[in-house]
Amino acid sequence: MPQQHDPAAPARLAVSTVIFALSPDEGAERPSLRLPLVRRLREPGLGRWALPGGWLPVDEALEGAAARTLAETTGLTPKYLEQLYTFGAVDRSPDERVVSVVYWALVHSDEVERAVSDENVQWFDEDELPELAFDHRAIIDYALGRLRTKLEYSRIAHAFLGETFTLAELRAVHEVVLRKRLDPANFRRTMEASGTLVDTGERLSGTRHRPPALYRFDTASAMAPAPDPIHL
Amino acid sequence: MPQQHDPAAPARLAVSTVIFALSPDEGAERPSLRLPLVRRLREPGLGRWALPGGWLPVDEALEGAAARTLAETTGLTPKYLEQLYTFGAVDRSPDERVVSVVYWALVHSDEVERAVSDENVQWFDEDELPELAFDHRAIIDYALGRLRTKLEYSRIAHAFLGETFTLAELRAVHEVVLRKRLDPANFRRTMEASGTLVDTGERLSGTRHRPPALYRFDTASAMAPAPDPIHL
DNA sequence: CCAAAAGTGTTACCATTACACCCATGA
DNA sequence: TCATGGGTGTAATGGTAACACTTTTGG
Repeated sequence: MPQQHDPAAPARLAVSTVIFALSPDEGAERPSLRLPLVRRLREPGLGRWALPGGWLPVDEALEGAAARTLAETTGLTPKYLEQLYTFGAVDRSPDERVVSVVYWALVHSDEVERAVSDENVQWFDEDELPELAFDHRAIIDYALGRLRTKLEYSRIAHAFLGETFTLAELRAVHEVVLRKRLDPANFRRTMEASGTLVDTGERLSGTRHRPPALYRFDTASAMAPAPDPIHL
Repeated sequence: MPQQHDPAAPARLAVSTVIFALSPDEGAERPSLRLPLVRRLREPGLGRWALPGGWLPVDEALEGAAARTLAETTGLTPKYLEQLYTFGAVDRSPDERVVSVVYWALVHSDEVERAVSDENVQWFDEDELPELAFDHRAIIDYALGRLRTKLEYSRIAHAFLGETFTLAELRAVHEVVLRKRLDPANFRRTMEASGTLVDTGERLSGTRHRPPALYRFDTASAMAPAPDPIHL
């Protein structure tokens, strides 16, 4: 008898994570936004792709559970991890009431190559997602929206990059995430005005044109506004 | 043995709501931001004030549970209800692991007088909060931050007001929530430019000065951007 | 007529945009 | 020397802020 819940049984609590990374740009291609999914090995939704996650252990913090399942499935450590939303519609999973606290994470491109990828864990392009289990497709879409919104008023783009980076690399992150071209001149000025960039004095050579300056993320100014959720 | 969790017992799921309203401005005083709290009638935290809420029934939607407990404790129907954050630190409640999905709600001033208020349910001024149970003080502070942020890029101020309102009333909402004075001339233009106001053609008489125009919230334009979380 | 708030006009300022142009390097 | 992005200059635009001013009511 599906959609029927045992009134004595409480809702079960799960934690899942939407993980974003940029594909390392092999060749001259534009990098794309990618995310890892795991294949479900049991019912319900057996064989379908789903977000990494699991049941919440009684003695583990929510964010801790998100970070752990992320590490277990992908082998990665996120540079950014934040709670996204809690999904709890009564019928989102058959047979059983499941409430999922969903996090979203950013990992930087260099790490993606090191990431686990086998027949049960695969990275998918943002616009080549397979059919997903439960309501996970809606969750991903919601996370994408949040990523795009937050990129414009926050510094999260840095989480996709390494220690130092050029302005073109930073701009590429914005362009891929926002899905639109940005004026290099204006982008530069906007970033410089934000006060979050530090010129390392070094330059990146090996390009076939003028060597671009390498910047670092200003960790001091990063702490200033603290617009993020508290993590209890 | 406090702070010790039974590994066999799962975390329990609660839903709570931070409810905001503006005090009806009796006399010439400036209205203030108020919220109802309930007195805890059992341990833990017996006697302390806490957010309205309760355990999540297995067959009730998260938002439904928030709306229900809100109605049960205050007798009010919210004009606005949105998920705030899920709090789940391991030690936020003694003896037992509790994860709380917290919502926040706005109700309009006219209704506050109708609201329940007895020895176990009381409205408190934003800056005269009593000592609270659990981490509820931190939750309220977080909700206040969200309210202030969202007021500036959204239309939620209308949720505090009745069907029609003057620009001065709308401005008063902003001033109380944001805790700062706003230029009446510029506020008017900003609101008119937003395209969310409809002049009803009527005017409010009975004041000791020029009668102000009455406006209505444009419900059509309200639906346009849909920046809100999906409610699964 | 006066007080008080409604409502209008004007100017300055600041961030964003579009786009022209020069610079430095590898090939 | 040329192609290619790096990097600078500049003028137009549009929204916000400050504040002077006019209007309309009740008392």
